[in-house]
Amino acid sequence: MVTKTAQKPAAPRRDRARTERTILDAVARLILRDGLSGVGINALAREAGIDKVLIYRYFGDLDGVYRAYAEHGDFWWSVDDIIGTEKAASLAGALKSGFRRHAAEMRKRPVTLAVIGAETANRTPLVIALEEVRERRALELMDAVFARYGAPAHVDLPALTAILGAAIDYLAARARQIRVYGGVEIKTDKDWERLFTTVDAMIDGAFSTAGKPAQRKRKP
Amino acid sequence: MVTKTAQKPAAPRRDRARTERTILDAVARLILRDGLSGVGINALAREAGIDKVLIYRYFGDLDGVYRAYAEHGDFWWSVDDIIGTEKAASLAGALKSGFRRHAAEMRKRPVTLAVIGAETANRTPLVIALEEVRERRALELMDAVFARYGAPAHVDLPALTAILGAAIDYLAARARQIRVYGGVEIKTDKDWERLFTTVDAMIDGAFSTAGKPAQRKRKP
DNA sequence: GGTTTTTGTCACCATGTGGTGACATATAGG
DNA sequence: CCTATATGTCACCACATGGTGACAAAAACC
Repeated sequence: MVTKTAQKPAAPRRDRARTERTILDAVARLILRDGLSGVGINALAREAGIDKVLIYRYFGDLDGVYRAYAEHGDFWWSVDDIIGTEKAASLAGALKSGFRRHAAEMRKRPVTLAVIGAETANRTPLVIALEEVRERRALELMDAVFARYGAPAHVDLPALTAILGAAIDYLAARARQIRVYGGVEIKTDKDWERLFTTVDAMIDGAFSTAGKPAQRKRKP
Repeated sequence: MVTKTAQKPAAPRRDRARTERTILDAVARLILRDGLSGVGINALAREAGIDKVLIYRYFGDLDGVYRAYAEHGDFWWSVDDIIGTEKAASLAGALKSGFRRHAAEMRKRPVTLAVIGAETANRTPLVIALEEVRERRALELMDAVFARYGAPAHVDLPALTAILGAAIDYLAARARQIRVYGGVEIKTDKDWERLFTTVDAMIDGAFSTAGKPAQRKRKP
């Protein structure tokens, strides 16, 4: 736990809290520049401009650094930011604005995007924290939606949110490195608005088509 | 270029083609076990049980190894495998079966999944090759679809395939390490059939809802 | 004031990495 | 058969990595 001393004694040369912040800032910079796999003890100490033995002393471990960084507020966002307080006209409408907000929050956080992109390769506490927050968010979202709008008629809501959420997370993470995915631009806000137009259509469609059997294929 | 000698002279101790195959096999094993970032010259030579200088001599470089491996047939699949030869009853039907086939081909290839999962972190020729094949496939898919079914009415087909393709790729890659995503299981064939049921609904819906303005929101 | 703890600096270790040169010998060419 | 090339083995280099112990000085404590 970081003991945040409220007093600021000018410019103290020996300040643990200060160097801890320096280290965590360097973590963010390093993740952005070299990716999550580029964060090592030596590289981190070099980037922070401090001796690596301090990292061991204060955080014990690289995982300890990750854990400390994960508690930093700007790494993720609250569920309320996504769900919102005002009630939408319909469940479909709530989903549509929810996905938009989710994407916006993600695209604001390059470090988080970098971690998502590296989650398959590096299984650090940062990655685990992100996975946990995702699962927790999914559960809370389902609860909130059911409470406000009731269970949807014939729509598999968890599957739908998983698919669209996966697409958004993946595309947002990839957008840091590639300009186009499957022939579709994914860089600018305009590009994303195009994507969300299609997402809207899919959501609307899934809810409207659900009742009527557009395909009379059940079980062969 | 690998000179594949058709003759098999018993068990030759000095056979370049043979050791090249040994190296490429070791690449696959190493990617599966330690991920794409685990492939280094030393580790590769150790895994293959040969001297690392041979890797330099035969492939020049790690990237050369990747390039050679990318040409190996089983790393990806042809566009025809996805599009199929028989004409579906509708464009929506063709898309639905196309996505299913795509997912099936992906889930058959753990090495490809591992590369996809690492594509954000490591930008090796393998990753670039995958990206190229994806873009090329997207283009060919659009051409083939337009030629057979004509341009869809009011559906942004590139955006739709990009979104669903991204979701499938990402979930397939993640399934190698996590069991559940957003509260939805993504391991077994049954899990994927559930996902595809929702994908079907979204596709059907996007095509049926496209014409009628379910939301009278155009530009505020 | 003097003592103890904390913060920071430095040197060092074993190990792993990418990369190169020298050498032996098996194979192929004449 | 003799020679030249191809294949494989070995030793070595500089450097980076994760990790530890020893030590100086600044703060905090009494």
